[in-house]
Amino acid sequence: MPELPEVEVTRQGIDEPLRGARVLGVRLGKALRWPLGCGSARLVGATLGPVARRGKYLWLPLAREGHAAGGLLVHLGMSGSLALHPGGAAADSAGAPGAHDHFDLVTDHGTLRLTDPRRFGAVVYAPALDRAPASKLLARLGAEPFDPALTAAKLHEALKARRSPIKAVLLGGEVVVGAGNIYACEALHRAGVHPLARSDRLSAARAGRLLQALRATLAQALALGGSTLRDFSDVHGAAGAYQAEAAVYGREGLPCPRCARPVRRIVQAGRSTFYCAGCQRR
DNA sequence: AGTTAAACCTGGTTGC
DNA sequence: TGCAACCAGGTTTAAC
Repeated sequence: MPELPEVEVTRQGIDEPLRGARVLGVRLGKALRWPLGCGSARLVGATLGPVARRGKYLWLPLAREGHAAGGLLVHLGMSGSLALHPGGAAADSAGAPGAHDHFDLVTDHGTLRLTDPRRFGAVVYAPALDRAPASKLLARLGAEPFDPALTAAKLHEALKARRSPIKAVLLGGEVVVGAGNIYACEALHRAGVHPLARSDRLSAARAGRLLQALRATLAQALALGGSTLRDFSDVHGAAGAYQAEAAVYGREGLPCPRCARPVRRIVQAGRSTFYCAGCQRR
């Protein structure tokens, strides 16, 4: 599922409504990727602060009597989505959990519910963002794509240190976070860069174009509410609309919108890569 | 250091 | 209609 735009859409959907909410209880369904890492006593009675995002992770900070009291690190995996069921103090405003509802955070502002059929997602307690297990999960993450400190020159420099194909580098997230399979393909197409181009062989100009393309792609997806291939929806249950805008992703054999040559599909690192041999050069 | 594969899971689609 | 094979937004770990 969820790449940066979908995670950010989710963050924006829960941030305001949950600000200052008091945790009333926790419901756990089937195990997710990792155990929660704390008992409900650590969560109940705490209040939620502003929801942050790092890469594809959400951070829900908790406080007690005005003091930071750790937080929950949430990842949506491949098929996860969060829904917020408003309901005042009604603890069961979300209704009984369905087969794929694996985590409920019941608060006095409503119930935050994680639905994740494939259970690749995670909800993990950490005493702070820079403490385990959060620190370990975030340790290898690269730059935020919209961080102004990430300049074309900085990106170029980082890309020069990698010899992998550029698609693999984007997907890896150790240079720049946020692009998953859809947006990596789309950003490369927009930039005119071949997915098999070696990272360290991109010129400074092309690195700059790639950064611009990545930002434009992610921003457009964000504006459209993300992509919904099957599972994803925002916190109100609405689907994203970006998938209809995709130039290459999922369009094998269909004409490239720019040059009309058929979109090709190859496999890199076990993932499908879609590209146009006409307008993406090595 | 790189690339690849397998692992974690469920469900939808495709093809025989 | 049934069933097997394959595919899917991510990430971690192990192996060549």
